[in-house]
Amino acid sequence: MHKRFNHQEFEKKWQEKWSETGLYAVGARDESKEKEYVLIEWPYPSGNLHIGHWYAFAVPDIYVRMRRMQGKQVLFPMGFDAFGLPAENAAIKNNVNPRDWTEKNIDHMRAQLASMGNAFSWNKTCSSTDQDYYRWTQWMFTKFFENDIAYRGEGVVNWCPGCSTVIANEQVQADGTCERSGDVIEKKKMPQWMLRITEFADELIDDLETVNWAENIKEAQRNWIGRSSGAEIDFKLSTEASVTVFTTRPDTLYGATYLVIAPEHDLVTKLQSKITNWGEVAAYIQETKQLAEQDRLDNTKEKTGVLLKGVTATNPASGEVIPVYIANYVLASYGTGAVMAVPAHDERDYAFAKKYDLPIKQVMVPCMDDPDNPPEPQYDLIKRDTVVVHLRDRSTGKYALLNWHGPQEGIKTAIMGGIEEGQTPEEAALAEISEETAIPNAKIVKTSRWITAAKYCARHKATNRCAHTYSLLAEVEDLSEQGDIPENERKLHTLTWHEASEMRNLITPKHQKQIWDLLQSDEALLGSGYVINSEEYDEMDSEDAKEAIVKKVNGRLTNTYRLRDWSVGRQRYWGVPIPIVYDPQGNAHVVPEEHLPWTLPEDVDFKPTGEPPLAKSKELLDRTERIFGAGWKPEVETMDTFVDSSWYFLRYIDNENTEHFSSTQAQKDWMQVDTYFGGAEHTTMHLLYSRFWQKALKRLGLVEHKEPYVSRHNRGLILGPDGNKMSKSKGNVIDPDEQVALVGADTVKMYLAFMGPYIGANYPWDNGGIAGIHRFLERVYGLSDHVVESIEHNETTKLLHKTIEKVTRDIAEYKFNTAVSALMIYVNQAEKTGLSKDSYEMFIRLLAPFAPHLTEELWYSLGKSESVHAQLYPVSDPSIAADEEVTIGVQINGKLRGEITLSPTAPEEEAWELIEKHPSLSKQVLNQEIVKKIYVPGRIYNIILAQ
RNA sequence: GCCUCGAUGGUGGAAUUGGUAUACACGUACGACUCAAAAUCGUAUGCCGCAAGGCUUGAGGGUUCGACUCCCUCUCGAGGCACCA
Repeated sequence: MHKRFNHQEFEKKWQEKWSETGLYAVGARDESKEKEYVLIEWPYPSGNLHIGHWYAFAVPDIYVRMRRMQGKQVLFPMGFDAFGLPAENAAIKNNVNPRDWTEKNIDHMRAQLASMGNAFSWNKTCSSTDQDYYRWTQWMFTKFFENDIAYRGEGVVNWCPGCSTVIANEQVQADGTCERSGDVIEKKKMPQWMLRITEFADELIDDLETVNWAENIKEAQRNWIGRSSGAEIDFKLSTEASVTVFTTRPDTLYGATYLVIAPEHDLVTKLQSKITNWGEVAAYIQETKQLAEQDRLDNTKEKTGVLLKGVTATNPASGEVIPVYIANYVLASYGTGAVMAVPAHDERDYAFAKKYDLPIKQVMVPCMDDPDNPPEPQYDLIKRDTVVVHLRDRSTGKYALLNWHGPQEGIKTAIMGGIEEGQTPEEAALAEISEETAIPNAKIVKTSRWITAAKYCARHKATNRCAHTYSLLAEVEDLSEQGDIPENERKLHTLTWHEASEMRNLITPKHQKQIWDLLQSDEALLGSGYVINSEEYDEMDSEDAKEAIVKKVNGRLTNTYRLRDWSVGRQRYWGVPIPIVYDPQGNAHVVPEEHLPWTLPEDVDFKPTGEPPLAKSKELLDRTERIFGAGWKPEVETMDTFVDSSWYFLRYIDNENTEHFSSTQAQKDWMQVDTYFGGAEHTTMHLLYSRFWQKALKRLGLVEHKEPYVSRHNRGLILGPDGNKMSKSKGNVIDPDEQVALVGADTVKMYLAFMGPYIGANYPWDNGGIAGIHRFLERVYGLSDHVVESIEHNETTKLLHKTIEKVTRDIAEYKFNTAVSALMIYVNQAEKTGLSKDSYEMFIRLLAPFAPHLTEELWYSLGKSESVHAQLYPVSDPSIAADEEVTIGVQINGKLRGEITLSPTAPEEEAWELIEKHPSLSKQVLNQEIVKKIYVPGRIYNIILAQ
């Protein structure tokens, strides 16, 4: 019979007790303990906690509780990201003040969070709407303004008619609609408050190497920033003006046979008087505008353009006079908004040139000579994380050597190798091979030729992902293994893929083909081509030619980025007022520190009229004039809410500091964030913005670390029981409050933990599944009935220690599902065999992070006087957990035929004896011709019989 | 189109990272208890087969004594990027 428990009787009781005693409050830094800063994304107080919040908060709580019980000082704060549009919209709708609405929601959500029973460090909380908080948001903005990180820019912005505000590029969806309202975004030119995130683009990419995040999250950040390196080159126009182009291929400058400018480029209108076919041009500009608005995703769209008659340009390298076009395939927003077209070496330029019958001039040849018959790679030699292939160019005798980092990176990391001076190939080869491949007695049978030529691939060097600048390919044999085999029978040891299977990125025929194609393509020329038809640069390697040609024409080597500066102003009410005032001449000045917080005025009608709500505040204007003088005007924009969440982790750690946003000492004590759990939807924007914020503060010497988060983990989504995303319209929403009332917080939390691995995947809610967890906790509640006075069964003790080991390891790896499963297995057995009182107590402690209320109840019912959560986490005794005997499978010709039980360290003879004695196995094995016996102690015995 | 993940029973998932595939849970069936139902307990449960046995990790191939795991090709799904010069 199950022993029922009534969660309502004790969950609330313990929550109150924990709160009263401050069990989870984190005080001053205790240097005797290791610190750990666990961060979860602070919620927007929308009014109601949903099941996704539970998944986001309650499951990491398991991790936090275990770390605390292991003796770490763990900071696990919680707060509210409370500025933003929903409050304002709700306020407009219900005719209330956004502050009241927000505060009411926060109160409600705090109560809901209390019912979760999490071990939050509530004494370290903050909310972005507190004056104590936004005062510092403003202060940082003033520092950024003073140091030219924040600036008043003028630019084309995304105007959302629905929200009556400007929104960031990042908040515009792929279909050109607003992330929040769904309205179609219009481009509008207006003055804008901007943050120079692009100036930090390189750091934002490069410092990813210093953090311990999953590769896919890093890659998303890199893609978002979208760095490409190249050069800016000026082309003189016949009108005396000049136009700057950005190119990644300055080495092909001699091949630039025409120029293309984006239709929306400023220069085009400036040239209006010189353009003789202006009517045609103007019509085309209008046409592309509409096209771009209509469907920006259509890349099968034909490349069209219009010649600017009356205007020509001069190729600064060759001196040739070339035509100038505007064309839809060039975007004003990327690079300089103008390109030099090299149709011989660029796909799009080529298509365009063909269409308009423009000259195509080849200025580069690949170092390979026979595209239809790619040579076999000579040999492949596998290094750690690196595969090397080389191909020979028969015409020049050069070798191209490629360090291959797997499919995604390899294609871009063509690299030429060189030889160190004073080294013979054989010497270097031996060193390389024995170092990199761990073949101790390698002997060179045949070496490839060494590669001279280019030092690096520019793109490759820019990302700095490869440490190897030279390499050798060789066929080697392993003398230590094959010493006894006659020479003519020796198998050459070429490091087969199988042997290197622990290395993930291996070269394959497909990759070889890709490399070949790469070498044939324009891209390949970056690393391995040489220049022709380029006067004094002929025969020069393209890498060298890049620098030389840029220098000749006074170009600038530079990077360009997809990322654009962060536009932070919003024409909205419910946000942090931008702490800027304008003097009568219209110059911007920061609001000095003594006037911060520059409070959000209360006397404002915030209904949207297109005019910023703060412009209607008499109080704000009066305040400005009173402090700064007559004729001064306040800035009336508020900040994007992504600003608020860009530094909250710094405020948590020193939330009561009135002198500083976060003291150096607090940062020394707690930064960086060790573990940051969050949703995949914040992989690009929030993570990038907050990393930028930290870097900007670091540049001003205000923080210690250049990166805020050591590790980041994206959790998945909880779907409705029907497998769809939960939504009211689908009627598949699971209300956590209802579930808690029904089965209790412990059950809900443990069920969420049990659904699957925490990192990555999405799981549908299953009402049957949660019932199973509830049954399990009821059995735990009744487990005390199985406590025996006599000595406990050995196997049960052993299982407990194995369980401790597994649970501890799994929690540390966020595999809460298998940890729960291990706990279940233990209870199943303990119920059958009984368990000792000591084991029972250990188990309660082991379970405590998963079911904090129930275990607390059980713990105190044992007569304890101190919380179970203040106890040490049980530690497994390896000598008890170790198996004296294991059952292993016996395979014959690879098929499982039986089992034997023996010590995991038993010698092979012992295992063989057991097989000989085995009733069915012996029949199959004895009197057969045995080719080979493979015995892996503790794992498997495989016998190969002659066929 | 490119990039990044994925695909294991009726369902969620597990598999010591190359060593007995399907742990744990749900669901289902049968049995016990009950007048009955629920709850609970017990047994069974990948597929085919009475059985012996055979088959099985999206499909096909490869490496290996041995592959869910490594390699290749293909199919499907999720997410990201996209006229980026």
